[in-house]
Amino acid sequence: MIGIVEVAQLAGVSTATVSRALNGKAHVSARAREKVLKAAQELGYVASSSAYTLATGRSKNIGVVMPFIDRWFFSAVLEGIVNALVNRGYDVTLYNLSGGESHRKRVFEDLVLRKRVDGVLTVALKLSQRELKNLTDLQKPIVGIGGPIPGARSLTIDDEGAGRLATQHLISLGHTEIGMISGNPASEMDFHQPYLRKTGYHEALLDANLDFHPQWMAEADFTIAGGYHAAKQMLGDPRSAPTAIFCASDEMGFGAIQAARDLGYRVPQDVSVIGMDGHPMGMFYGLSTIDQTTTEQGAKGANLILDILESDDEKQLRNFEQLSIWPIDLIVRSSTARRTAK
Amino acid sequence: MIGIVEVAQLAGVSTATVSRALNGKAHVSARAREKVLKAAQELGYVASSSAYTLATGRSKNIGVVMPFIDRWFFSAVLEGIVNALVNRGYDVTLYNLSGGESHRKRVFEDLVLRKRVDGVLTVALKLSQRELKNLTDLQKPIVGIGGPIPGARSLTIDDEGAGRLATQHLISLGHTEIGMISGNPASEMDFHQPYLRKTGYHEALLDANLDFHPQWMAEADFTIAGGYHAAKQMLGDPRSAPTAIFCASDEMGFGAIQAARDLGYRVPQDVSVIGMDGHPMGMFYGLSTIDQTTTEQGAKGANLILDILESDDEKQLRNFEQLSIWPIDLIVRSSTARRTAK
DNA sequence: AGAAAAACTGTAAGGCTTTACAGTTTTGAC
DNA sequence: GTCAAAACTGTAAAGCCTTACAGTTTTTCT
Repeated sequence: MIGIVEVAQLAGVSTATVSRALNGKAHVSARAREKVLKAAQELGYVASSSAYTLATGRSKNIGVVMPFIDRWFFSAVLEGIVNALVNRGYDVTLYNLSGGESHRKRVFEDLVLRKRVDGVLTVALKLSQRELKNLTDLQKPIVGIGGPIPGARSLTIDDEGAGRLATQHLISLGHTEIGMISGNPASEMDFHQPYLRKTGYHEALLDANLDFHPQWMAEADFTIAGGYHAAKQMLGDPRSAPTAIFCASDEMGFGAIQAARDLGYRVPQDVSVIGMDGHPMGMFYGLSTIDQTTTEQGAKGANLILDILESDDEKQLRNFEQLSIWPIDLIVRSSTARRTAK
Repeated sequence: MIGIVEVAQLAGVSTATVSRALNGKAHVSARAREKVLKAAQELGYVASSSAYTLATGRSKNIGVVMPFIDRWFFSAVLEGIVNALVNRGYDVTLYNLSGGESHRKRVFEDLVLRKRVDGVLTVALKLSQRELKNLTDLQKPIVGIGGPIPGARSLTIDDEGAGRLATQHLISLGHTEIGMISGNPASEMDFHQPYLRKTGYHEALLDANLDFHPQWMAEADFTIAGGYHAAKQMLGDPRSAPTAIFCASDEMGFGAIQAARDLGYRVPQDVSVIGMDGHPMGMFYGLSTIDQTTTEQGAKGANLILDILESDDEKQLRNFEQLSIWPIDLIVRSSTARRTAK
């Protein structure tokens, strides 16, 4: 096992100088620095991260907590986070919450608390009072992506505005009977966007003085299958079938398009469908959508937390509530069109 | 800051006893253990992981290295890995390799080396000689999922057999002109499965004495778009269009089905398509496939590495080449059917 | 009851780094 | 050439835990 003393010996200096040289600190002569670098290189020395952490109190490690990993939105955010963090020399430790309540409790009470991380990034998560306290007690920065965390920094799109924009797009195409497929309230602890998007939808209808039919609102899983079944139900009833549907995610949108086709509707001639997220498959299926540049959003969140961490007055910044709004884009493709007479 | 001494004081025992009690070691009286547990609970004490690691040399942390995160296969494997590891009290530190060559080098030379992880899990990765040496020099267990790692343990499906099985399924339906859409060799360092699946396909054709037409083999990205374009090209030429296509991934399969439809083919009446992986959307699109139960495979790989880590003769087991074959299933849905006369 | 064995407990060393502080060398001005 | 200031370097403590070893108490056996 080769440690800092071996490097110091080979370089002919003290361990303090080795440490300073390797960490790029001041107060090291150019000659000493060079000797150290050479010795370290030669021995293949890399400082033990646990000793570093113990000595400095910093782990260069960010914890990321998300409810799912294998759904597109989350994996795309994660990709952005991981790349941004690694670029700045940080590791990411991943916690996911799909393993039930006890698992969730363990993550928050045990794992996150062991001084293992310098900060916590949550994705589309609604925390309980208690979980939030666990986190803030750490006295470490927290940034929430895709959903605000009270008392901490958050980076999120304007979900309500997004819902309104999507709905207004349909209204502007002449639609008056507009359905929405929204999130499932069963997973209340995980997301809060569904409600906001739904609110935006309602507001847009109100603003335009449009009727609202209870059958035009469905709740479903954020998956293709969820969107499919909800849309089939909604479009299947000839008495109340809407001429356009706003889906709270692109996956739901794919399902809705399929359901419409299976029922003999043409998209967009008979039914318009708009999704939300910016799923790469959307381009392929011609799905109009609200793009929220997911991966970039993850990267931005990661950089946000590192900026706090590396700022001089970290303490001031730490428990500071602040909401950053991430921009969205309406992308019009071939799944939405002007309403035609029935 | 409360540490082990505070707990020891409150419980009225020594720090050694606290440590033993909290780690579930022997040689602690029931009474002492109880006092310690109570005190720890009361103070909300959790041992500092860096001090633990420094003292024991174990980090309870597994590094996971994968080329992508936001593609379905990888996120599904990751989901399985993370859950299995957290269940057994381990953390996972995630490294991804999509950031270019220098990034890749950094991951292998720097990050992985800092005694930060107890073991490394690679997913669908082909390592260079040098990278492999970096890893084996660590003297820590390595397990490769979805592709064998020479000199280490691997858990992988029989890709060649899978390719053969998919092809044989098409042959058994009477098809004689069978195309394949395989992986792109540009990403040679990442995957090796494409070649094996292709080999299986060739073997099955040979065994059945079937002709092989160069136009029936295409290389594409492992994405919907990749499958779409390749299939459009292949099916578009009336002189050589096959009546069945085997795609090396389900995403490619979705694209191929779409391409066939866009060209006016009916699936499966005019063209059969079979994919590979077991993507959840496959059920939805009726895509026949070779299911490799991805998430379970990830969990199995995670448990494999922990078993090595926690076995008594870890050292013996460490650098031990061993290939475990993960079972696959042929799932026949509605995208494959008996060949009809042209 | 006494002795040997077993079970428990505490002290202190060790794991590897960073960094405050004190000590040394170099620089630069006069 | 001298002296103060600046720049550099080294020693040693601190960070927090685990665990070997030695010492103490309890149990068990006769």
